[in-house]
Amino acid sequence: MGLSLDHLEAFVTAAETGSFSAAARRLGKAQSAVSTAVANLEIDLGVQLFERSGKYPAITGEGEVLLRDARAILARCSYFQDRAYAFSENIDARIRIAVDEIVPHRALVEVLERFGETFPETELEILYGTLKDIQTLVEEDRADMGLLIPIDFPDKTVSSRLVAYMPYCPVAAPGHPLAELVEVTTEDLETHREFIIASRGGERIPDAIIFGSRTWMIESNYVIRDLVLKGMGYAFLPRHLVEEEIAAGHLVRLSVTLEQTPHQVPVYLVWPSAKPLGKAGKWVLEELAKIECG
Amino acid sequence: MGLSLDHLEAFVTAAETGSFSAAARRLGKAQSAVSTAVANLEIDLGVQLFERSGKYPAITGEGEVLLRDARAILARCSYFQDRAYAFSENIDARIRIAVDEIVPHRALVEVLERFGETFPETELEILYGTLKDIQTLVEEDRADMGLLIPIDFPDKTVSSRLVAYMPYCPVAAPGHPLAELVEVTTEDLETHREFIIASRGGERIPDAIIFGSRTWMIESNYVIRDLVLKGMGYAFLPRHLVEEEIAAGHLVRLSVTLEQTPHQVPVYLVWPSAKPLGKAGKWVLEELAKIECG
DNA sequence: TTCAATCTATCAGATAATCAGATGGTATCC
DNA sequence: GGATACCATCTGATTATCTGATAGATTGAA
Repeated sequence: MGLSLDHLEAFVTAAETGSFSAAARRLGKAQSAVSTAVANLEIDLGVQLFERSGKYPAITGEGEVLLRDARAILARCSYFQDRAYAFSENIDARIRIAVDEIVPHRALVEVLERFGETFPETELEILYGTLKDIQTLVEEDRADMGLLIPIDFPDKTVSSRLVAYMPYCPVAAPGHPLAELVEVTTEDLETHREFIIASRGGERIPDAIIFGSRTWMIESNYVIRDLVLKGMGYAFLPRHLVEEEIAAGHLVRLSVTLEQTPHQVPVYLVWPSAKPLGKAGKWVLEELAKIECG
Repeated sequence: MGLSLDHLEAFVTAAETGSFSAAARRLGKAQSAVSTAVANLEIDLGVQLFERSGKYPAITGEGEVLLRDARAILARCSYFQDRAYAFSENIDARIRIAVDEIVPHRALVEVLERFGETFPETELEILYGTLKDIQTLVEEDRADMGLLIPIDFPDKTVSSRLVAYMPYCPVAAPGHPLAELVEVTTEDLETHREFIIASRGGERIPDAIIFGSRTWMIESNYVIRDLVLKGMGYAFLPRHLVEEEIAAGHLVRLSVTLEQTPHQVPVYLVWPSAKPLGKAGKWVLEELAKIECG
């Protein structure tokens, strides 16, 4: 490399204090050390950084430009060391969270916001999807934790905790025949197309709310919402995904009377039991567990 | 500082090659040097960068994150050295060019574009203004060269060279009385307000084209253009500043028949005679001298 | 002008970091 | 099981850096 960070530090400090002696005092070194360090840097670079005619060294034009670069290098080094220190304090280098679409953004974003402030050194990866896909990410160690609707827990390698019940809501477009009815019965539902959320392998929500005929399986709640908006059928969707649309009059909430099905789907926080988490991971786990669990 | 660039280089190279021995070969050092460098870096940081269970060291999660930072640091160092090398080759650290508004952007931008490619290490400062202000910048060594309309050259400390004659053009807004005339005489001009370009000290263009009564002195050609667009008077403006407006019908070119005044203003390239310029400065000087000088 | 204070460059000796080379232990592949 | 290539560690040599001392230069005050 041939370049030394100590040389750069001497250079920057000398430029900032305006004298080699003062720089030496600030750095806790001898004056000769700073003097020779700067001189050697100049030799290495082949550039005169200071004009030494007067009592105090005066930075040259080239020196001024290089000073900015040198500062940038030292700043990055400082950042590098901060991050390393965080890691040495058992703060995770990276947290990967798998999140089902069903989880409201607002609650998640609020946690992530505080996370960024609390653990600025930790990288964050948010994986987004539906149902089984999300669970698989955790099972295959492609995510450190997940907020999801559990399909099945084949083994005890993952721990889990109930976080919330997401309220579901039957909706249709204003022009849809079901939207015209004051009271919708299960018989009415059976005569129309229902969109069901399902993941790639065909897995559905346990006790899925299925009444309709000619059901379509769609992998994304958002796609389902768009299809419903187009009047192509009805669906049970997470309430937070349709609230605005209902308020705006683009969707109509169906007044369905259901005895057996509770219009709710449980969301669990899951994580591998064995995997040791650092401080950041534990923090996220705790905060996510608090989400809207009432 | 406590951090060493050689350590970082060993770390990055080891991560890239996948082995300490290979890294040593690439760096031209002994294997033990790389091995201890990485080990010492790990001790300094308090973070394990590689997992050493197998034959080849495997980078850890923390190592991967820190690797990106380390690469960024080395890249900046490399950039720093490139720039220093450029300076050592007598390429200027910074070029400051003072440009009169009268100079067409297109011609200037074309030169600056090639400048950026040819001298990526050199900083560029473009100072923009009118008339005497621009000349003063060169005289007071706040600019290395200028493209300007010379007002006076009090001494021989600056060299100069005629670059181009900028064609001027009398214009008024479509609704203005002068715009209605098929042929405009100097007598017609005298009865209306004229906007004159002038700098802070009151200096005008030599042999300024002044006919109008109630002349307003404005420091910016752009402000003058806006005033003319509002129909508040007429002005002689650099052709390139009004071409588009004329084509769009927002301004009308006045058909003035002038005997004595040539509708043209000379633009000079000026620079301090004494000041030694580096390669970048000489290059810019040569290229600017070529601008539209026919 | 002279003097004291403070700056810089440079030298010598001591100290610390780094290096190459050798050695032994271990993983991988044939 | 043997050959190969890898890594960690040790040792002595080399190199870089530091401190402290010294001499010359600049500045500002007496």
